[in-house]
Amino acid sequence: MAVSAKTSDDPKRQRFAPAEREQLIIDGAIQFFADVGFAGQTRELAQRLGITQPLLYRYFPTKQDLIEKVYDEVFIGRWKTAWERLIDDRSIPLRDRLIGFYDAYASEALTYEWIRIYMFAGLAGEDINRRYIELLESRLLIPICTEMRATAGAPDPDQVPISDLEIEAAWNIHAAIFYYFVRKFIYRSPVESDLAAYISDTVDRTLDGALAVTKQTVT
Amino acid sequence: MAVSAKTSDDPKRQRFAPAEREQLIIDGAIQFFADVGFAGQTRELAQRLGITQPLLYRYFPTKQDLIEKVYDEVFIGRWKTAWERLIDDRSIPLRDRLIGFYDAYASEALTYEWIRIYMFAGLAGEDINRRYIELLESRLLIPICTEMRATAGAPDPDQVPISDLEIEAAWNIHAAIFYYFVRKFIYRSPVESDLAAYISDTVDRTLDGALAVTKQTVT
DNA sequence: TTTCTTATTTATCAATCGATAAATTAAAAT
DNA sequence: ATTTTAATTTATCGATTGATAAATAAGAAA
Repeated sequence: MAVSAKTSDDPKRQRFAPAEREQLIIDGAIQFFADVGFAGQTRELAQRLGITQPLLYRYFPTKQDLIEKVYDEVFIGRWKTAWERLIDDRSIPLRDRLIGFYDAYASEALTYEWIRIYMFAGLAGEDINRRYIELLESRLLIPICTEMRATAGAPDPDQVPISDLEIEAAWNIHAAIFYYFVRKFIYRSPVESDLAAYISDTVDRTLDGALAVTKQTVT
Repeated sequence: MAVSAKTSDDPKRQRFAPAEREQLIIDGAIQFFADVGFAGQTRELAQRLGITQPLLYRYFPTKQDLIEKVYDEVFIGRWKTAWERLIDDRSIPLRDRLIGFYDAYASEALTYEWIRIYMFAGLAGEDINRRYIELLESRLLIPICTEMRATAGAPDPDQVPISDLEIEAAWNIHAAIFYYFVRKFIYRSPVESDLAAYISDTVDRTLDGALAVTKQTVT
């Protein structure tokens, strides 16, 4: 046997520019907290990052400050306004717009980290979730309801306001997509492997029911 | 001012029979862990119960043992076989059977404690969730698919096995109900207040789409 | 090469947390 | 009334955890 006193994984201390190191920590924290939750220890996070635990406190005054940064990055940072334009594009059938949106939304937003951090935050009583739901209702569900009105030949929301029942119908579509990822990333239960097929099938199954509500509400 | 040395809430030490005390602890633990998660401290739980922390260890060797008991009580203990008979009763229209089932399931199973403990357990990587999902598929979703076959005049599962697509369609119904309670108890977001109306509307919206899958699959 | 800045580590504190042992006391047994 | 049992509390341990202060060293500046 040769050298090796300890299983040292400290080949040479590496220095980063503060902005770069901060980003490395945030990215690592997203992964880490998604895995173990916000009760995870700062020492274990530091170990994953290949740094020592006190270094975290050079960049974030408290653990809670780091958690806030994780929220910002994951929830605020991932919403794309391009998605909203997709929903409004009446040159495409509504069904196809919804499928296009959910394809994009699933691959860019509903990731492993997103779903789990979102659920951890909700259980911890953070208001991030309520705020996100408000965003979702105003930027996604109400536009969908508006487009369903147009598709169904029903009055514009300017004339007849969108009802709670119509919003709930739109939630049903969203819930069906969302729950797929809850099963996959939280329960780690086997799910349909062809995501694109699942999304288009689910939109087909749920859209007609929602459209029926639209027609029924405004008569 | 009069006496009162400390804010003592220890008017007189009260003794319970072991079985009774054990049940008090389990019930308190369900409430407590539902509120704060399994990272909650045993001292805080004891305080809520009006007992001292070491007394918990007289009844449960470790915190994990107490958690297991909570799982048993909440998940195993709340499933009613009567629900299964309800789904199979072909003297009633399938729509009404589903509404009846979800009325009962929502009020008896999908409570604040159930939803939150279920999600905490899932995030913690417990296999309780996977096992529960297996129970749900075999005891609820496959029977629902079977009844949809009968309703749609399609072949019995004995002749043409239930497809994954049909199961996914049944999941859509379930997801729509389940997500309502996630919004209510996890995000604490305002939801439709009339639960019975929500359930019947949701079944109406989602059942037709699922039935369309049934008809389509077996042609 | 030498100096200087500061990113990073080492060492450590104080509070928290699960768990154990011994002392106390409410209530049943005698 | 006295004794006995055991449910409950008091006291405490050892490990963990977020956070701080001082020492170290990588890399830029001179």
